[in-house]
Amino acid sequence: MNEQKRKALEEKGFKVGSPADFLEMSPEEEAYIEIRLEISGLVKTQRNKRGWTQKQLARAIGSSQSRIAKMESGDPSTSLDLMIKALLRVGVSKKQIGALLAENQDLEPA
Amino acid sequence: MNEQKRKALEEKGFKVGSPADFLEMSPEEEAYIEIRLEISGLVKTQRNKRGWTQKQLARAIGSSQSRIAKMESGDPSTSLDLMIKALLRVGVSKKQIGALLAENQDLEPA
DNA sequence: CTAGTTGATGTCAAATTTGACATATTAGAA
DNA sequence: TTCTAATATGTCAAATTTGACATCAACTAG
Repeated sequence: MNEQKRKALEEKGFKVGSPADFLEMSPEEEAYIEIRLEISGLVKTQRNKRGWTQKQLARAIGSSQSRIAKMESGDPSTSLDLMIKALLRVGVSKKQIGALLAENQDLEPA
Repeated sequence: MNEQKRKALEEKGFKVGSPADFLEMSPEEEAYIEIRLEISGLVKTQRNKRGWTQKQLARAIGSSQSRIAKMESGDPSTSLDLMIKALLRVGVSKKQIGALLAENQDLEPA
């Protein structure tokens, strides 16, 4: 993991690595961040593909525009649970979510 | 009956396979519960496959035995975030997690 | 039988996540 | 430019999740 990425994550509030060696992240920590960022990015791309605004998606899941914005920016103050709810609401299936995690490729257009 | 209790009962109702519990649920709500339960179940099976106790897993992710128990029982008071952390810690890869969601099949033994 | 291990369940204060709101920034059109 | 919609950012009280702890049942070994 490079320094720039670490700073980006830490500035967003993620706790990265041990106090002694902040450059190192365990594979589990790294994978966890990766999963969150992939899900987060998928929300943004699929929402846009649908032509929905953040405001619309927010209303559809009983949330707020600012929360969606944070979610799509990878902000750690948003849970995976809420991200999954948003993804499903925007039309991405459980199967498609799995496909994204299994292989790092984009989904077909809706 | 409070909200948390109600959700707990609904999740466990699904677990034992009562179709009536789904009659008032949207497909998205259903898929969301399904995802949680699948992840939850995977934690339990993979932990056992490694021969880990709940206590061991708890220490490995800085949690507690009771939290792991709740997690594996599908209790809604445990987040997907914590479940994913547990899964990764017990040796399941991001790719494997995706595979589980994409298709409903068991993983290879470790 | 007793003692020890494992897991389940309930409680609770602390920590985190939440929607809501204000406001700033950006993008695009008139 | 000005106007407006869309998005980003910061704050905060309320709601939810958290680890810790106590306790219980089931089980096994001694």
